Amino acid sequence: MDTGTDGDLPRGIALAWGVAANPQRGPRRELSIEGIVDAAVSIADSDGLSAVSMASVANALGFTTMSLYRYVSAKDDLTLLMQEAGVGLPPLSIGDSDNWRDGLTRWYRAFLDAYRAHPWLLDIPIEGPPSTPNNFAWMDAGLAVLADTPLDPAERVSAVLLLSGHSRWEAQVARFAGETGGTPVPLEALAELVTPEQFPFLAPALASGAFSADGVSPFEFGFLRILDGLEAHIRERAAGRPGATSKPDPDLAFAKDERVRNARDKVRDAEAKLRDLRQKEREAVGKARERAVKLDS
Amino acid sequence: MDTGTDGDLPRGIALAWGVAANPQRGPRRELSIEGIVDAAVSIADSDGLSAVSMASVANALGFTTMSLYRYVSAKDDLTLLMQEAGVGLPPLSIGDSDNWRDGLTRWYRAFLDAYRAHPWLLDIPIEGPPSTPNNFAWMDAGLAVLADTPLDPAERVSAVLLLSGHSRWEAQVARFAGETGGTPVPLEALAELVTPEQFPFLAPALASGAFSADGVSPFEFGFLRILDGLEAHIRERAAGRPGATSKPDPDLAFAKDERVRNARDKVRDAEAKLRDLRQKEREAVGKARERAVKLDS
DNA sequence: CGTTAACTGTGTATGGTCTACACAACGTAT
DNA sequence: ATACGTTGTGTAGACCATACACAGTTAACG
Repeated sequence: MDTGTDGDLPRGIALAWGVAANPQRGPRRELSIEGIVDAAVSIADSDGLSAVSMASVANALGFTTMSLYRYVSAKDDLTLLMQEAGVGLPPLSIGDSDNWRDGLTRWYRAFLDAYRAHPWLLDIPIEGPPSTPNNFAWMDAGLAVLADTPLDPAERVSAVLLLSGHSRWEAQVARFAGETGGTPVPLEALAELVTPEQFPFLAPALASGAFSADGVSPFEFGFLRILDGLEAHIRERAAGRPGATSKPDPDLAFAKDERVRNARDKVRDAEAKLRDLRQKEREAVGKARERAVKLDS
Repeated sequence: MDTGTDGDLPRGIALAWGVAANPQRGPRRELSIEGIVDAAVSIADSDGLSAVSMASVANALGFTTMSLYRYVSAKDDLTLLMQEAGVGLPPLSIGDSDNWRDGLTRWYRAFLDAYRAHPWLLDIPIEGPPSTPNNFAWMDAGLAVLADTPLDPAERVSAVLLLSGHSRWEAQVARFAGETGGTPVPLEALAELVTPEQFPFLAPALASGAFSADGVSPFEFGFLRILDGLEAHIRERAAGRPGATSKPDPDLAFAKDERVRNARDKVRDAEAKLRDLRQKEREAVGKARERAVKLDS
């Protein structure tokens, strides 16, 4: 919440980076952007993104709907900040891997975890590559894994993008696959619709149970193919230009530094605690309002 | 529009398959589901999915909002049918390829084309694997390409799923990358935010221009890696079980049959013509209503 | 043929969404 | 001390999906 320069950034993005211009005069602010986003995330966690409305968020905080607009220029801003809060920071454990295959696997699983923790992330429409700190941190973590690799910068970015896409795809589809594993729609009812005449290749596949998850999950399969493809390319590159490994300035590669880890851990703990406190505060506000309503009536 | 059995399918899906129960009594219907979906698609094509409301669709057809609910149980049904109409059928040219790599490339590009033709497809939230004819036809076409391959059925399905995911991802991200090629947000403004201290790997990549599309597009890269990964796996499978190629009943693999092609082509032409006619009809309705309004006032 | 029951398109109404705008209270800069 | 920007609030408008009651239309059944 620095009183930074607004710049020409969209309001939402400026907020995400903490460089939004802050007011000097006027009454003390009773709300905060963090608190608002936190309440919104909390609602989305329990009741889904559709339950997040300006009214519901304001209500959870015990303020009026319009008060939120003093902090957020439109609901889109709030959504953007929710996304940022929802993805969070990549776990540092990604850096513990000592080969890129393992590293990317950790990265991938961590990304999936984020979607599992906040499924509503998938309901936020994509409006372009998110240019916010946490999202950049994920990209950074992915690039770090590939740092020792003979890929050139653009290829590394492409590789991370590829993986993040597949991760989102898995989360998206798996979300509705349910416990049945395969198609969520009455498979029996479809059986007579999917005739071998109309679907010569799909019908036998359906009959053979290719859609009922027995062995490797379809996404695990895809993920492994992607890794294989990257590996083939990396080998090729390595053969082509053996010493082409262009690492960033080693001085800057301090992500594994223990003090950094500790600092980040502390930050994370503090955040968790804060979140918890805000939750309790909201509950308190809610009960207070209930009592007030009872007294009124 | 057969008077088929409703079954226990969700209304929208039954409609998509043309097996929704049709009424026997009552006044002649003045609208049709096809007409409604067509109008909705037309609106989405020109003004985006957000411009599609029950009111706007009804208005385009010259009827009241509520009349649509005699054909569609909820807006979700309409959205589902729009998706089905939007993806359409895969082009038969996919079958012209004589090796799977080429075939998947055609399949992929065709899928991308569908997204390019109807970008609003990306705005439709995914609510599970779409169990509708056209979507199944795409899966079928993908499986057909892999028919001569030593992959087992589940692996083929996984491969197609993998590709469709990447295709959607590319369409999704590329949609907002705009003509600048890279990040859509002021790159210069971000330059001072993305410090090498905070983003040791991303910052140099940004500076090196890894995000400004020079060479191969990031998605082309990803696509090629996927193909490479599949190729490696296929080779492995081929070595492991040489004769394991399990094709479906060859009698059923008639998709390349010329008569089928012709028939499908005709259907396609007729559809196009119909669409055109409906468009004109709508325009006429619109003008008529304008005139009526003028007369009233 | 007459009656009945189902179905049509319509009009009205409800509860929800986001947000523009005017207001009085407040606090800092001048 | 005054002026001005900012605060949270209340009201209101423009949309949205859709539940429900209505009169007119058609096919099925006796």
